[in-house]
Amino acid sequence: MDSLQCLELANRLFPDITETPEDMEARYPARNLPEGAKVTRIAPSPTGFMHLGNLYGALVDERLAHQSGGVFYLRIEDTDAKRAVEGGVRMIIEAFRNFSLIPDEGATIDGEIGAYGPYYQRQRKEIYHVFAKSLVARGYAYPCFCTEEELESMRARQEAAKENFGYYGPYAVWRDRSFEEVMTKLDEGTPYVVRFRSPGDISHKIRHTDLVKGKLELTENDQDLVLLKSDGIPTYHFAHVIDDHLMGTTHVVRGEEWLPTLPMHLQMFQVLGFKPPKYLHTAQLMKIDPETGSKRKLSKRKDPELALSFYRQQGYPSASVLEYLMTMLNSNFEEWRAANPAAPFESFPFSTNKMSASGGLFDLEKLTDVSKNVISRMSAEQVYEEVASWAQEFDPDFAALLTRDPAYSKAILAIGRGGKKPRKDFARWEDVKPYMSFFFDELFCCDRTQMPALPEETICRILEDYQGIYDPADDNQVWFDKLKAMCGRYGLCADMKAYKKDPSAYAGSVADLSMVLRVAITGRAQSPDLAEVCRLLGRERVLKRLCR
RNA sequence: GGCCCGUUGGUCAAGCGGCUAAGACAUCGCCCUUUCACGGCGGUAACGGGAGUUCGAUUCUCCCACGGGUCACCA
Repeated sequence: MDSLQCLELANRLFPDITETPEDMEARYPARNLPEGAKVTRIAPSPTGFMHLGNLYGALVDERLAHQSGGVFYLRIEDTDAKRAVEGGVRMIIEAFRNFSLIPDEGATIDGEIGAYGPYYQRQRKEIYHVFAKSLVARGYAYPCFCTEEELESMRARQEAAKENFGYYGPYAVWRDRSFEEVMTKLDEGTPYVVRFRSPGDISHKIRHTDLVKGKLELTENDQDLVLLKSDGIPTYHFAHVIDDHLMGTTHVVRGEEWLPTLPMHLQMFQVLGFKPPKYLHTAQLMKIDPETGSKRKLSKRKDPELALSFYRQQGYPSASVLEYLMTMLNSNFEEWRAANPAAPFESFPFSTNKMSASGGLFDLEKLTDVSKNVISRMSAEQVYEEVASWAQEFDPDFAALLTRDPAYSKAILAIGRGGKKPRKDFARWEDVKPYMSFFFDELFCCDRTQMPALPEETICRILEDYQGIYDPADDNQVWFDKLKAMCGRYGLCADMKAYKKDPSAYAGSVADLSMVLRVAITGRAQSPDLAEVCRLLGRERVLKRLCR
């Protein structure tokens, strides 16, 4: 096919396209951003729930852009009609919003913002066609009339012959057909896709430096990949190259599963005369497969527990998830956090060259630890607000109790909070209810089996005696001194050190005495500081519980 | 099968030619302590294997093994 025929073919394929690549360049001028500002994007497809992996990448995108004074935008990759899910876009936006990852530009709940739209790929069809037409005209693309069946049997033959799979070389059956033959097919109305005419050769290697993986030596691409599907919608590969060029993306963050197609993309950037963005191919988040016991990539289908909604349901604060992800991203984050406990998350100097090239295993226990620390830094007020809003959605009964007397709830949550050695009782908002249940008569229930091994009679006497001397006005020291003073009456030892030296000399210790009261009042063997608990419960309720 | 990426303790990880190979989580022990937490101190525990380069390799090169990814008109 000579150049004239290519031009004619281009016009035949895209009769309605009158604009040129130059027109597109003019419509999407380079961004006017300060030196070093990075432009990043999240480009999910609306195929269902958002995954931890999506958040992982998005966090990198967001930090890179906002740390450099650049732009972080959202593009919707809705080119796959078959997998699209109703309300998918809304889910995406809300999921990211829950983690305070707010795009500066792109698709929003109602419409879109920004000058580089449309941000939905289906709405950019004409733009892709402009470039596709140009490629056809230049001989860099051509129609292919193979049916899916033909492609399948080709693949089967390749497998049998142990050859490389795909559409290339002798298998690129429509690559070098005559102009007449192609036109005849077109006249017949045969469906077709538009393929890239790859100038590559697999005996050539290309060098590329990835910001995460480092120096790479890759095999050149020789596959004539599909640019436009038979419905005229682009494949990811083509859309990626066109969009990220036009929208001015400077840094593409994506999972390493894209590494094999990188040569393909680089090649297209070159043929189109675009400057390629910098790439960050992030390591996959892994998990141990419970069935096989081996590490494997997190999968949307197999691991619903890693959907972002899972964390919300259990009540992991979004800040916890973010901080955990950041410890995976930049391992020096923990150190930084320890040195700057009160600093806002955004002030951490995130760096791409600290990112690990190997895959990380998602570790729920580590998340738990990070989360406990995050929550321990919150004020009682903050914890209250967060728990209340979580409970509103996931445990309405508890929410009702919590909000009945906000001051009371906050006072409970304030126990042991703040100071040098804060309690770390909660990793998730789910943990709060069991922790504070005995403060509410509706939830209180006494587990007598937790009582220390003292004679029943002694227990009764302790409870009775304590009623007589209990005074809510006592401070912790006075309160405890009173307990010690009681010990002698039951043959208990008031001095723990002495008791430990010779336990057999006593019936028990002040620890046992405290435990009797604790179990009676809180219903269990563990609780925050008993004196404070009593103060909050109030004299009347304390006495009532002692009577049982 | 081709191509590509990866491999430091149970987990996440520092390391970027010379170190008694950090730290965190988990785990175990001790201390503090009226319980639980918190906190403090300490312990167990690692460079996948083999060649080579080098005075010297966890670090560089090659081979192998293992793990992972990918080869769609899905992204």
